[in-house]
Amino acid sequence: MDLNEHIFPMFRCHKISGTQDRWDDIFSKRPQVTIPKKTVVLQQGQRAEKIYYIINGLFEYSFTMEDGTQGLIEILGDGNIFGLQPILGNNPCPASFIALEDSIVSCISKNEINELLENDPVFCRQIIADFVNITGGLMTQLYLLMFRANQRVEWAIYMLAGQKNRRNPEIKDIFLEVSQEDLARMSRTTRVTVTRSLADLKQRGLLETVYGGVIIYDLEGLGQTLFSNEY
DNA sequence: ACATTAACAATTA
DNA sequence: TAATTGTTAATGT
Repeated sequence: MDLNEHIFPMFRCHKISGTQDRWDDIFSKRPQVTIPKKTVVLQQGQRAEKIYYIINGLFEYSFTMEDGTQGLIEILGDGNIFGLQPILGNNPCPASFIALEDSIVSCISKNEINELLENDPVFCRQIIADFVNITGGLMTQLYLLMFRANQRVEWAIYMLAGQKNRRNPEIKDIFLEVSQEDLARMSRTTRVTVTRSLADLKQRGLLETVYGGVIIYDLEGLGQTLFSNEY
């Protein structure tokens, strides 16, 4: 665990490729659904009846406030689950889950979850662990309030690339298929600022911009840049 | 100093 | 053609 992990704990990324947890068991025998890019799977304010599991894909978890400003909470990737709060808290979704690429997911109903809670102590342990991670994610949110616009851009790219890297650690040049417009929305800033931040990072040889995307050359360097910034 | 808004040209799918 | 990028100038906090 490096220094970045202490300051910017990527709670939802902790699961190591190849390791199994209770969710993997549960979802290994279930039907899979393909979700096209940009699909809103759970909408902020909406009630939900299912918990979702990402078999292969990338999702943003973000909210919109009354005045229209948006905020990125987390980036979710392979092996992550979402939709816990609306099921177990019996609340509307506090934020939206949006597919950032064509993704494969599986889901489980509220009734089946309740069944597992009654009969499966291993599952109970698992779900508590997941809630702890979600709480940790909120701590990260608080930390992000101190960030300036260009740092939020760096953060968004770092999270996106981190999930991709976790899926495929041997790929050195990480291609993020995300427009600067979308990055601006996720980072709660403007496209001008995104373009400027990217140009700065490009100058340092950390990444390259292409039409409709970003290619990360140095994920570790990006993390170091984020970490070494002063507030 | 840092960021946003509005505008515009150039590039790409 | 529509989407996207890159850039500038003026303005706001």
